Amino acid sequence: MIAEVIVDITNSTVDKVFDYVALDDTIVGQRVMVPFGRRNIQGFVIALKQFSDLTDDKLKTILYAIDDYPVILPEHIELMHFMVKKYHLRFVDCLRLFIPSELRSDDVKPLIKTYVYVQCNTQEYAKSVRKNAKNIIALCNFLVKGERYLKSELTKKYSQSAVSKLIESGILQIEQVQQNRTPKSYEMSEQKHKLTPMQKRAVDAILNKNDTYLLFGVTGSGKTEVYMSVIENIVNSGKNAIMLVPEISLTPQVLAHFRARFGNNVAILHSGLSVGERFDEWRRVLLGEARIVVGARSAIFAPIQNLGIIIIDEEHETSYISESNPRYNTFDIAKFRSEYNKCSLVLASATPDIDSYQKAIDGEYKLLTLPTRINDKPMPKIQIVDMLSEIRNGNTGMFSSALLYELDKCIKEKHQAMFFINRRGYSSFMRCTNCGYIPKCTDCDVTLVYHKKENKLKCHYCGKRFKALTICPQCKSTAIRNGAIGTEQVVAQLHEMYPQVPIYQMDNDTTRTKNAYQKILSQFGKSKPGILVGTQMIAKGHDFSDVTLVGIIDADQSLYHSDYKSTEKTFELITQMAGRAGRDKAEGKVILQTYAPRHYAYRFIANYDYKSFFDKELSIRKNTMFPPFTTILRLLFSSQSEEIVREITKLCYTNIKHLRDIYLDDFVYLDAMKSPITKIKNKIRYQILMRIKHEHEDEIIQKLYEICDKHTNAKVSMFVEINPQNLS
DNA sequence: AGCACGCCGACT
DNA sequence: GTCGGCGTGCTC
Repeated sequence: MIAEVIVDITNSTVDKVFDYVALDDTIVGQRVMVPFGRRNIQGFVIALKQFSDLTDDKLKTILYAIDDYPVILPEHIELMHFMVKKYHLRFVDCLRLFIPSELRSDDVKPLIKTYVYVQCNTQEYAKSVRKNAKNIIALCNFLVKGERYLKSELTKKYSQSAVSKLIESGILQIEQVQQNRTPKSYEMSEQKHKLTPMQKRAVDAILNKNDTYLLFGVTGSGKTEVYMSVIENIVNSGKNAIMLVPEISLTPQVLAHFRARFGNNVAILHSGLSVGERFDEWRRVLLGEARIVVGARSAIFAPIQNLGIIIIDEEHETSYISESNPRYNTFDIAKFRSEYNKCSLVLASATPDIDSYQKAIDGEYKLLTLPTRINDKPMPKIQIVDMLSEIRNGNTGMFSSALLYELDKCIKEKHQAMFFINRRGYSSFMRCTNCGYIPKCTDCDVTLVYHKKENKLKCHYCGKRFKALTICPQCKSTAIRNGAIGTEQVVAQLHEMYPQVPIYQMDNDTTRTKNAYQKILSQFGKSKPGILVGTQMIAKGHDFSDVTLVGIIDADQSLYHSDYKSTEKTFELITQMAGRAGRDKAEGKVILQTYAPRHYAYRFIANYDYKSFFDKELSIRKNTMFPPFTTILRLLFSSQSEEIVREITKLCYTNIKHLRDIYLDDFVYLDAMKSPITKIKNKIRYQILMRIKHEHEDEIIQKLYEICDKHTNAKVSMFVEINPQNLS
């Protein structure tokens, strides 16, 4: 037999199928060691066949199998081919996504725990040792016949030598057990709620017919209970489930809920796990020990067989789109897997992506709605405050009088408040007010971000740090100022106003360390009164029952981003933020501060009117020919040498222009230019941007790939982005 | 990715 | 004379 092997090297020139003579027991999906050039390399068997096109003298033989079981499922090999074709990816990059990285690096070993157990009377033995052997005597007194102990715990308490002495003397017997490292979660008793008629209808619909569903449910409408009920039914019918949530909302509480309901049937997959935990959870899924996978984006690749349902919670979240290395869209993968397994796919959100809602209207997805909150509590009232009129009335501070009034009331009543700022750091950038100079990164050509705590300027793309500006290098002026409002600034001012009230800051800087995020949330949860100031990350996650005030300090910041999705994102963010207030008995209030109070986004947000917002936004997209009416494509070329990138980009561009002449009606936009970030890690970046209509989309994309393959070379790296989230 | 082959500059 | 620079090419 001949095995088709993909070698485990990330390089375009070797990313192709290599034929090897298979061993007798070689299986598809197995990892094997193969001779490659003059060294040995790891590879993946992706197919077996009878004959090779190559002559025998060219063929080499597989050396040995690395694992005795296949690590890639047949479904995933098909998925790999699908991804390679759709996204112009490398085979290896896909395969690497399917297995935990620790498996490849080979530095993960099964966790072996050593237990010792006692077979005889230890008291007798204690008498036979020297009187001054205190540890041994104490240990003997502690041990009970027939019991089993963890060896490491005994050595910690009674010293290494005492334990080994007892083992040597045959008092203690050793037993080694392989153990799964299971991620910790809280203990929680099962809470099973009776489904409301609305929830029941949704559950029944999903179970009734295999289809793609968009579950549109307002915050607090009990979507989670729908997921649980659906999964329970699926598992009872003998099939398995994947449920995806955004990384940020993958809290221990969510896991606890699932553990309480489904016990060890649940495997958790996300980036916060230790290498050992991740490997063991992955293996439990592969071996069928865990039948429900709960995880972040990459959990869509979990090696689970016989899928009965895929659920994607908060489907509008951009984190479902991979923006680096293997670029993929989780929905495409989910769609592929649901079709392969002939099962339902559920996308759920309180603020669906415009594109998803459009698909639901077109009938491509079946729309299910949960229009009311489960406890029938009204959504908190949103008050729009015009900051320009505040200034006219003499208030030039960052808090409006309405917000100050509500905050005071909230603090006095010992409730909690959340302040939302849409930017990280103290202020975004430094600027010379004399000549307009703005410091940029020398490697990446992006504006540097000023961080007050360290008094440093940082590049958010490469992490390089620079001294804060005091004198303008261009005009020697000392008139340096900071830009917009940041979290730290708000915290500082709040602290001045309420020195006795605990104030917590949550943004990318204060949540660097592993558990900081959870810690801040739990501390805030206990502080009454208390104020939490933060960026987008406070908009999701926890339910705080005592939050009665939500302040949106500068709502416009995300509105005027140079991005066609900025209005949609603003709507999502503020709706979600508003949902944090008044979750329990006390009424909630939202103060939205803006310099554009009449903007349509705010008008619809204030009434929680998603449908009208959708209609308005869609008509704008139609006029401007942006998604969902077109697809944005970006081809990015980069190289050390500007001359070479320019030449290659130009060559591809010329060819694409010829392509456009054939598909004239499909191209809405086409241009080539320097990338907005012209340099990253000393590589010059050029791009070709286009927007194309859907009709011949797949065809055109394949032709684009062909053009690029033909004209790029080893000196330039090229990748393709479909509907990129940002164009930097 | 790695590793060999191959063709031009400054050194024991 | 040769040691070594890294450009180019190949790996079933």
